[in-house]
Amino acid sequence: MKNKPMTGDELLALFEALANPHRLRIIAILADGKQYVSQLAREAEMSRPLLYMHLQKMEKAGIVKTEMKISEDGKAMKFYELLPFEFRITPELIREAAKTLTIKKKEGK
Amino acid sequence: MKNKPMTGDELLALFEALANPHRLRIIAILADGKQYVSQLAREAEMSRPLLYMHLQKMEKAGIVKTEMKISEDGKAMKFYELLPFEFRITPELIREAAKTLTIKKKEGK
DNA sequence: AACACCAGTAATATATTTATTACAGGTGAT
DNA sequence: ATCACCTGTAATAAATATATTACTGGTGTT
Repeated sequence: MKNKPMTGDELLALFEALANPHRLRIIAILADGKQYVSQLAREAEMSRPLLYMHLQKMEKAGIVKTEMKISEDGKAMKFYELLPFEFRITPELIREAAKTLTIKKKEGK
Repeated sequence: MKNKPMTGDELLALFEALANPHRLRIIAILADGKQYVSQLAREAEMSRPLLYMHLQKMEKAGIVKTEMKISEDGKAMKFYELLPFEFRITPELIREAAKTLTIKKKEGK
């Protein structure tokens, strides 16, 4: 399975999603398996609202996916799961992706 | 030559350096060869002070290096050059690097 | 001298990201 | 009813990143 080329904007969103220490730690936690939001907040030692903000940025970048589950005792639980990825980053790859950059910061947000 | 493992802080600095559309375009330009600051500013269509800010962030992340030259007609010129790199990014790699993250944002700046 | 290049930086303004606080509403158990 | 869990978000504050403006000073040429 070959790496299909990313657009500049996709590549940028990926880097933005990875450019934060808390998000790297979230990835580290999720690398051990999917987890629900409240538990993830405890493990990452941050508030749920803040965690949501980080997770949404990661979701937009396409490195995590989410899924609702109803636990045995009837509680709604939202699980986040890491999408397996393997990116190869080189100057040449960035040069190609840069051609499709729309540049402007934050639009569709 | 094998990829020596990066510390969490180094990896974070790398992602931060890549998480900006202008810096990706600067990389794209430098991928064609070293360039001096004023010319680079013209090609990237940005002011020199702004370009300096971006280049310094990239330099700290270790993806560019700089070198002063005296042109034939005696002018001092500062060239920036891309350091060849090839990074493989996977969840496992991030999990390992996250162990050495110092987390706090901006200290030694 | 005035011009066209070159490098460099300090001070400031603007925009964005990150973080917190304060909510609302659901389930099941005591 | 109260408690201990769960999800979710709006409003705001605080911290950083990005961008601009206004400078200083160098070279060689006209």
